[in-house]
Amino acid sequence: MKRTKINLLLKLETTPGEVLVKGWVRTKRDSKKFSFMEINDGSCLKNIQVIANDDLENYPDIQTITTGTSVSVTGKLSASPGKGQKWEIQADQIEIINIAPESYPLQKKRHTDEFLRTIAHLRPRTNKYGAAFRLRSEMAFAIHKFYREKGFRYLTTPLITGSDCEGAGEMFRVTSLDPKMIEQQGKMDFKTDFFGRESSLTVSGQLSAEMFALALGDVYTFGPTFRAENSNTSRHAAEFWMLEPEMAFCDLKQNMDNAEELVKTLVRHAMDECPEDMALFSNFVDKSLPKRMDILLNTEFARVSYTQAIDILKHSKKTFDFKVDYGTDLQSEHERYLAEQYFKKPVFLTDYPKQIKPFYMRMNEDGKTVAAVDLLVPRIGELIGGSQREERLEVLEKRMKEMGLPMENYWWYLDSRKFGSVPHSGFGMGFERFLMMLTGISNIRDVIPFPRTPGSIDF
RNA sequence: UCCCCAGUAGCUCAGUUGGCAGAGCAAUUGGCUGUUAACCAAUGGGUCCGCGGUUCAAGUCCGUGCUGGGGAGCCA
Repeated sequence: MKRTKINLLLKLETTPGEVLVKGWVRTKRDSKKFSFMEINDGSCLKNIQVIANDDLENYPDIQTITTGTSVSVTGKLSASPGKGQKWEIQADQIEIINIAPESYPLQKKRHTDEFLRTIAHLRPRTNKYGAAFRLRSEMAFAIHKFYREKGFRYLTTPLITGSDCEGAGEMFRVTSLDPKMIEQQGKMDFKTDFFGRESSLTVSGQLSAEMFALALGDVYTFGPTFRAENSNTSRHAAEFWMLEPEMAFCDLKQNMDNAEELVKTLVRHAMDECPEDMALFSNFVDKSLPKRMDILLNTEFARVSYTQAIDILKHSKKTFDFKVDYGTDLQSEHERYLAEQYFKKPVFLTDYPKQIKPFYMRMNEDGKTVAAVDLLVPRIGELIGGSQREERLEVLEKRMKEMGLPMENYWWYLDSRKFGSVPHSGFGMGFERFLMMLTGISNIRDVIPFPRTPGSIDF
């Protein structure tokens, strides 16, 4: 008999009679002559209820089943008299695949997120994390769908890189040098290393993606990135996934249009395709989720320049821990104020002073600011960072010299400005931060299957 | 790196002028009406994070270390 997943079973309008399901027991309730078992196979949030009568051959074994035990069940799919459920299975046969003993840490009741992080290998079996990672999968698909439909090409950029996307954070080194040799020599000689020079895990695929945008037009890269920042917050991880579209013949405004459309499309997709999982987050994680989704879908994101933002902050009459001055980078408290108290919705901040942004961002006509953009979202912080790139060779070179960058390392990058360069733009969006926004989950570690953070690399 | 909070049964938590530690869930056993963390009863379960100190006596007070969580900086 062919196995049917529970999500498909629950969609049936009429019973096919005999069915086969396999999954994990969520709970068992015994009476004198029979038992109820809730089985979940991960395909959806809901369980299927199985009734086992004491005339089953292995009923004494069935009575030893505990939460977590894996089973295979054949039986008749019947309309259920129980409330809140359409179908149940009257079991003909229950095979115990593997008993979960007393040491199985998950119970029927809820557990704290802190505890579940210590058993990250089992937490997908809970309702909350089952929902979180199903949704993660669906959103990854939705990103590909969005860009596919817009004619973008998916580009897989290197994870091991010799290039430094300047200003994008600390890098993890990649080396095959023997640690013992390093210790003996007291230093690392990169000429003898695998790549013949220093190499690292990538902090961004952007520079590579620009090369392809200037050939294929519109591309996106979507994959893991790595930052060796000692950031101990609920918003940071050392390994995280980033979406980075790059668009030829595109200015900053069109860049923002794409970003805003992307976010709205993804939110709509989640609500349309994952209503049960989204309802769980709304009911049990974040009561304000419906209202937040409404704002994301039905309001235009605010767009203000850095200079305007400084003005707003200075006139706010709030006392901040960090002084608000033109030319300085905004701090968390400033960004929070703008997104959460002033605009109360996502806000694009543009046109930052050139000295606080990297070399590749396009210089504005005023000579003081660059065509940069950050999208600040309430509770999340910076969800998206991007810019229009500098397409003028002389300006780019001048900027790199000002910043004291080694030009010879970027020869291939500068080549792209010599031969048919065009205005182009792009941005990076943290996938996990997007998921936090979508679910209301407040810690990035809980939207990553096996998170990597400072001091922590279990599983 | 800095600031704050915490660590007691497998899990979630009580334990206050210091006096040899409890509850719920889980587990085991028994019972039971189609239940939804079923319900009822019984039983077992503890280096009170580690190491020092104060005291006749420390889960409780003091010091130090470790681990976890929240915040700041760094930053997608």
